[in-house]
Amino acid sequence: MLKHAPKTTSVTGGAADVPVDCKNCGAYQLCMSLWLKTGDSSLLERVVKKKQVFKRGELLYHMGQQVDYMYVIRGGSVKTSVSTEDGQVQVIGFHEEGELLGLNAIESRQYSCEARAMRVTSVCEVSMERFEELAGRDPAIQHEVLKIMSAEIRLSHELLLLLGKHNAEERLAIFLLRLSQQFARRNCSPTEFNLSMSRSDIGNHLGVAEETVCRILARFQDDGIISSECRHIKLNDMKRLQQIAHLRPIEQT
Amino acid sequence: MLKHAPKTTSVTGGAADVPVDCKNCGAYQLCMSLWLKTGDSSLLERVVKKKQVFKRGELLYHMGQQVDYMYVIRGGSVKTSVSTEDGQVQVIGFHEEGELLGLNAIESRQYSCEARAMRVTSVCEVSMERFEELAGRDPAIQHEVLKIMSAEIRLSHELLLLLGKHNAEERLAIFLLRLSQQFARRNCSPTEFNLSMSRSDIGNHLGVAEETVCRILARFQDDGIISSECRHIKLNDMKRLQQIAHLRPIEQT
DNA sequence: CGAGACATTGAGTGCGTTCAACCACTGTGG
DNA sequence: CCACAGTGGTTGAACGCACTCAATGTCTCG
Repeated sequence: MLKHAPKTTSVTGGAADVPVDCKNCGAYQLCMSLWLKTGDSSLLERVVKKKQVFKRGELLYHMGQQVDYMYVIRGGSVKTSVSTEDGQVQVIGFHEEGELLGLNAIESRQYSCEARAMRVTSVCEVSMERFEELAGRDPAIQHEVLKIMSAEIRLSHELLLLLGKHNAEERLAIFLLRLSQQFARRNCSPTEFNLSMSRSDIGNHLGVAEETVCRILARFQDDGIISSECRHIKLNDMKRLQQIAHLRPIEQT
Repeated sequence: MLKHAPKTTSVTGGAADVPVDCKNCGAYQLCMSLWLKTGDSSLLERVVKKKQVFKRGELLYHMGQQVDYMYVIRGGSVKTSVSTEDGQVQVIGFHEEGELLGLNAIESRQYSCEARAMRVTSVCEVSMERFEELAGRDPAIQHEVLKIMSAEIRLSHELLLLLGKHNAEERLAIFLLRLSQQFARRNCSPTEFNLSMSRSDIGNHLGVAEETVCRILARFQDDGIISSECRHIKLNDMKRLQQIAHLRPIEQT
């Protein structure tokens, strides 16, 4: 029952050493607008330095570090987090292939959070300096930046609502449903997938103890709502999961 | 001991009907860059429709509403919040004179949160349409927008850390210290001020019950750390407050 | 004056925590 | 090859923080 999954690359996870198709990349529009505006195909090469690889546990960047690059995840998984002076850490997001990191602090010139690879992860490093030169001249790129930052704010707000107004069970249900949507968006199965993050990371992200994550997942499994074996998750009853996620726990505001 | 403060306008709070000096406005740079670039003083008048007034409890805008205006607070207090479909509300920020609201959703064309006046509040309404026309031509304005959105993201991250990793006592201490800084920035006393929000709003914002807010403030008062009479707060011992706020409650990550 | 919002305080409870032990599996070094 | 330490996951027991429920007081507003 407690068999740990072998370390071979999972089917749904996507191998880190297989470069993703640019057309399916989350930054495709951004990259193409660089390309098309200039008509100079070598420009993309100069701005985008490809194939930087980070091993499991390595930092892409840390809080306060000067912003030199932004990163597009080609394959792998990254978690972002903020921390207090005394070392408390809050995981604010999990990121998979196609996502763009490092733009949320574009104004302050310092990364406002840290990013760490959860497994072997390959990225496109994009020179921030060059990028900003282009962005200054091209409103379309500016607009892409706004789009990304808006999305970041929206996500933060969702997480705030989760941390402030939901109990542990609801948090887990919401988390699973969001993961499901995320996988669906990447054309993976929305009901069966492999988690790229540990129980500890999930607990930290959701503001509950690691043990509580285990217990609640076990309860969901006992109730037949999900099947969970280590990092392999199968959602059997989306409807009940949604009920748990949305049911008001306290009636009044 | 439970005397409620009379409803006369407080000294530190600033009367809502007295327009703030534009030079001290948080959006001064933004407004001036509109002004100076064009050299047309009537332009500002056309973009900024002045002196819209909202009464206590009135909505400036709600979630999902189409973005037509952004708002600069001239005087008064506003709370912003997000909510779930089933009516759960999470207050994400309190805003005073000089602050700019409504830019966090510039990309999606829909406000991503709601804004509600906590007392009589006068604002400058800024036409979003006109504003974007100008922003499209002027990189300096674009940069101001990025600056504001970056600040929004930074604030969200701070609140996430607070909700995810601190107990009720720490939350209150952190909240009071942040308020203190905020007042200092507006050239008001950092150790004695009037709260513009209710205990209920504070509790909601910090993710604790209203009663817990009362109890902890009472405890702080018993310990001589603060003096609290209704909405009038005096910080007597900033050092101990900072100890409470930063002291690690759990040692390991 | 009564209704309602806001604030305070007490009593009791429960959810999620901490502490602890244990299992399964991985990687390293003798 | 096996022993060992280390990581990640699971489960049980007990505690305590913050919650809910309830009552009461103070002030505002219509």
